[in-house]
Amino acid sequence: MALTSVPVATPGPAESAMFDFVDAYNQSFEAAAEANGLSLAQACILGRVADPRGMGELAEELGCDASNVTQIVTRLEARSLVERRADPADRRSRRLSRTPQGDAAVAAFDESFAFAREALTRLSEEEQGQLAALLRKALGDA
Amino acid sequence: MALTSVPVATPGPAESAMFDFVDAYNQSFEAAAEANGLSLAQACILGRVADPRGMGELAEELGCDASNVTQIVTRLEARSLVERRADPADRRSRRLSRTPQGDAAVAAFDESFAFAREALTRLSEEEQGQLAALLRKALGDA
DNA sequence: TATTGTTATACTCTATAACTATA
DNA sequence: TATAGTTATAGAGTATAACAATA
Repeated sequence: MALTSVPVATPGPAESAMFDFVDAYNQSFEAAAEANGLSLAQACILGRVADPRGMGELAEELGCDASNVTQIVTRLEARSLVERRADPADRRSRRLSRTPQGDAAVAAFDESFAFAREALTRLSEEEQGQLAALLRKALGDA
Repeated sequence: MALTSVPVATPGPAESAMFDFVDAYNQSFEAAAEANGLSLAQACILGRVADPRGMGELAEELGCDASNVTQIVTRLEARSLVERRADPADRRSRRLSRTPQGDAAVAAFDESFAFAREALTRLSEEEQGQLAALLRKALGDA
């Protein structure tokens, strides 16, 4: 259920393109996760622990409850994709990091994530620059 | 957990803009659903029954199992946002449609979906046309 | 007393398999 | 026999509340 578009009654061409683009991204992300035996939530967390992170820090970044992260990490750890290690500076805290198997899973995911690999290759260097500028402006970034 | 980005080790400016754009869209969609007491899946289905639809047709479009749709629709129907009606042409089939309350919920959702409303307003007419063309090209559409 | 993280619980999403009613 | 949809079931995501350990 990665499809989130069609929220507007009568979309114009720019809106339709935007919805279709986001849908294609989301569908490809979900397919890449499934192809590698990961749920969406597992793929999200696995992709964010390239460097060791605290659990609560992750929960805040993902906008979900800490207890949620605990459960997903427990499943990832049971499959030896991540590991919890004590933080010597604060014994309440635990740092989450990927195992070598976790690194391999992320590499396989990236390989499956066709949209991220291919979408920009259809544009010239100049067009990529134009697209980036337009997206940033639409986002309201400086 | 709408955040799906950061799949590439060293993203360039165009990739970063693309990821950030999709993230902003997904986060806004999720926030709009939550603000109106809807789950993501409920919002997806509710948004797709502007006209009566068959259940299996919806499942195929959403890329999920028919039994999944049955359950989500059961919850939407319990809240009087949609209704199932018999199809006179084929008594096995049931057409799903929104109630007036469902229409109101969709209107409230659209109002909350800030990103879809605001992103394009930051671009001129000409820029919107450029963006649509670039997104279509990146998608590989004709 | 405040903070980090876990556990217990309940509800939702999701798919598979078995089923009912109709074609 | 095939199709539309449901029911039963099990695993995963999600948040709230209560808790343990540490600061």
